[in-house]
Formats: sequence, C-alpha cells, structure tokens
Amino acid sequence: MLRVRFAPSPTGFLHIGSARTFIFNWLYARRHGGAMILRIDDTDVERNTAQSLESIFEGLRWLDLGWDEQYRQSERLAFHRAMADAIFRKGLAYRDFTPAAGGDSEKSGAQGTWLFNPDMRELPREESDRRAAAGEPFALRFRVPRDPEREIRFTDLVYGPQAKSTADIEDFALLRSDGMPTYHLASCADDVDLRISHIVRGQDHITNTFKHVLIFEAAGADLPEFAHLPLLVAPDNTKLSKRRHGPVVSVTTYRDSGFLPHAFVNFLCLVGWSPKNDREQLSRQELIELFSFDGVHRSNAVVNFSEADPFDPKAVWLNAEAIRALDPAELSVLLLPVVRGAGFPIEPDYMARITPLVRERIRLLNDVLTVGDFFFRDELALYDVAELVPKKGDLALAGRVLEKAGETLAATEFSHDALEASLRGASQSLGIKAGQMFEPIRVAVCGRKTAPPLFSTLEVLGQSTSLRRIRQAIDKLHSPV
RNA sequence: GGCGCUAUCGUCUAACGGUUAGGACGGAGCCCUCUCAAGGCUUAAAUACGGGUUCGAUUCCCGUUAGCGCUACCA
Repeated sequence: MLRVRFAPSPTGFLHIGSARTFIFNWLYARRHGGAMILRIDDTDVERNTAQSLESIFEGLRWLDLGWDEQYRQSERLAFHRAMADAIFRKGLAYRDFTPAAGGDSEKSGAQGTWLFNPDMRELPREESDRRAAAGEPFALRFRVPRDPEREIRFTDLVYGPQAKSTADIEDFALLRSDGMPTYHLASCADDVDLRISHIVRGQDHITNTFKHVLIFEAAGADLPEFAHLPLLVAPDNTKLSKRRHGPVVSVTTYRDSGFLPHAFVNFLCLVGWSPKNDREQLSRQELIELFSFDGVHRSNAVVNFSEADPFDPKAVWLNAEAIRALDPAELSVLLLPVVRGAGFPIEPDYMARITPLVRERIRLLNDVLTVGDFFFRDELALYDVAELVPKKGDLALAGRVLEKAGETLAATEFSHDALEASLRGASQSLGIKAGQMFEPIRVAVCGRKTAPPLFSTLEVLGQSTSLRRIRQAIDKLHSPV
C-alpha cells in the first residue's frame, strides 16, 4: 500500500511552497490509489502556536483536496523515545552531557563541519550511566560511523542516485536534553510506524536524508522511497519568506484575494513540474492522471510577483480562465459574499444579473469590487467632469448628449435591444457618432470611461438609477467643482 | 569554510545526440468593437562560460562562474 505524508510544523502560516508539497503528495497518492496522511510535526514546543496550526488547517481546507489520516507528533512522544532507546541500547547513540549551546555555537565555524565531541562520544558507559542516574541533563546523539568512513546512499525519485560520506555528517541529536525528540528522530520514527512508503518533501531536506537513512538503518527499518521537490523562490532568487516578501507567501492571501482553489492548485502544479504535453489548464482529474516524478524539475522555480503585481501573472491568468469557465450561476454564488463582505448588502438576484457583465472582466473574485462598483454603491465615486466629454467633442456637446439621453431613456423600455435602438437613434438625430453618444452616458452612469457594455449595464442598473445619474452628471456639468 | 543540489526566452517550461530550439504567461502590433474585457492573427525574446567525447551537442563528461540548500538539543 502506497502511503505518503505531508508534515508541516505549526510554527508559521501555511506557506505556498508547503502547499505545493502537500499537493504533490496528494496527487501521487491519488494517482496510485494510496493514502494521504497529514501529520503535524509539533515537537518544537517553544515555537509552536495555536494560530499557526489554525492557519495551516485553514489553508489546507481551502485547497479542498482532503486527506485520509491525521496525526500529531506530540501525541506520539513515547513511541519516539522508545525508538531512541532502542538505538541507544544497540550502542548506535550516546549521551552528550555538554550544556546546550544557545544561538550560534562554535561548532559551525568557518573551520569546517563539526563532527562530534570525542569526550562525549567515547565517554565510558558506566560513567555515562552514573551521570544520567545523577540527573545530569544530556542530549542523545547518533553515533555516525567513523572508522571506517562510508558512503551513505539512496536513490531519489527526482534527483537520482545520491551519496555522501559519513565524514561529512556530524553526530546529530536524536533527543534534546529536555527529553523531547528532535525532528530527525520524530520524523523517522513516525515514518516507520505509519508505514510511509514514499517521503515527498522539499529539496531543503535532501542533505537531511542521509541522516535519516542512518536512523532507518539503526532502527532496522526498511528504507522508504524518497522524492525531493525543487524549492519555490522569489524573483530575487531567495527562499520565499514572509519577512522579506510579504503576504504573497501565505496561502490564505490567495484565498482572501479571490483565487479559486482549483486555479491556485493548477498554478502550483505548473511550478516545478510539467505534464510535458504543452497543456496548462488541467482539471483535478487530469492532474491526477498526469502526475509523475519524471516531470518534476530539479532546479528552483521563481514565483514571479512584484510590488506592482503581487501575484504571479500566470496564476492570475489561470484564475481568470477558471472564472470564465464557471457557470454564471456558480460564479454569482461566489461573488455574492465578496460584495457583501465589502459592505454592500445586495440581493442574490441582483448579483446574478451583474455576474454575466463582470465575468470576463475580473481575474480575481475581488476584482468585482472595482470592476462593478457602480452596480453596488448608491453614489458614484467622484469623477472629473472632463471625463464626460466625448471624443472630438467638448463640454457643450457632453451637455447636449446627456440632455438628449435623459429624454430618450425616460421614454425607453429598459431592455438591451430597445436601449440600443433608441440610443443609436438619438445619436443620429444629434448628428453625432454612436460612440460619442455612448461615452458621456457611460461615464455618467458608471463614473468612468471603461466599463461593461453600455446597454446591458443600463438594463441591470434600471431606469430610475440611470436617469438619476444622468441628471447628476448634467448638474455637475453646470456647476463644475 | 565544508558538503550537497542546480543552470533553455523576463517568468513557468518542452526538446531525454540530429528541430528553423516548441508551448504558455507577460510585452509589442494588428483585427474585431459603444469603452474595457474576451476572442483571432502577427511579432520580439533563451540553451551561463570554457574545455572535452562525438560525424554531430541544449542533451554526455570535466572545469569555471553564479544561485540555492544543509552545516541547531528548528523543522
């Protein structure tokens, strides 16, 4: 049975890189009929926060992919200690009574890799037992094979054969002096116990994997398969971090900005992986069928955001495409809470009539607020009188157009075709081009020059609102502020 | 510093020894058109550098450079 896991630690929000790791795990599990396990790696009690845990769940739920089993490492401590104990009893680990070095220690100097402290590594067992029994705190360190050195090997599903000499692996900690397991121990212990068959995680773990191989070996467990994923980086090529790059690195930002979960998942899949068939817009089912580690890249991928554009243009485009692919009725249901959330108490029926007009013009759900604001607010946002002037015209022409529009619309049925017929007729009787007729009206009712098609807009806005706004525009013309 | 990983248009990527180096986003231009979108068409834009191997290298090998990661009693 194929089993994969996603193991976030609750020390921050859900990062988009983590989200992608989750997605690839999920895809691989679904592709092969395996199980997707969510494991909260919360052994760092100092840094864990409840908010972080909540934000991770929020993000994962929004992704809408789900998982099959769920665990929390902090509930499995006894099991981790048992494995540490077993390794210790085999003589493959030793107690290190050196006081914990806070911050940066002298170990990792410019001199090279710190490997071990011989005094502790070679401490006679009786003395070690005596000091432990006396209650002296100690960390448990893995006794990395030194003599002879040997190559630790594994084959990565993405990166291929990997090897590293034990001469370059330090005696890493298994247990902290407070008795808590370290990430390395807890992770491996749980991977064994949960019978994880494939470990799929970020490439930043690739060097840790050699240590893990050592642990699996010491515990007498079979080695799982490994697949490391290239990292997501910012345009400046550095690792995405909230501190440096802001909220764009958090999954909830995408949710709150009006991304559709599926479009977002689609985007993340395309960063660092390719279906190799030139297809980009992929349904969840297609993603499952097409996913393979063969298509995973080995180099870091840039998420191309900027100050001007906070989201990767491709993510935005994918989202716009997904929005347009939605049935207007479905889209309307998604748009309603966005509009209401912004403080406009509109009715579902009204939203349903607006939706077809904004559908092709919004890239994110939240764009509805700017693209369709004149549908929601009673009073238009302030605009410059000059905006009312049509092409090749002047304020006087704007005035004549609006007066004529007022008369015409007062006597016209508010349906698309009737509006078009009478407004075109009006432009003819004024002896001007249709465009010159429409422009001032558009600005008068929408408050700006770019808006959805005029007749449909008027139809949705209705006669009284339309006439009132035209009246206000005329007033504005007479008393420019 | 040590160890590891990586290197194709601005970005995401295809080409797993032989292609005019392909696609997408974004950009530019044109068309459509009541504005804006959407749509259609066109276009600019890449194999980091230097050596090999080979009849032939984006592709294989070595080196250089650059970037990233690990080097915690964080994960």
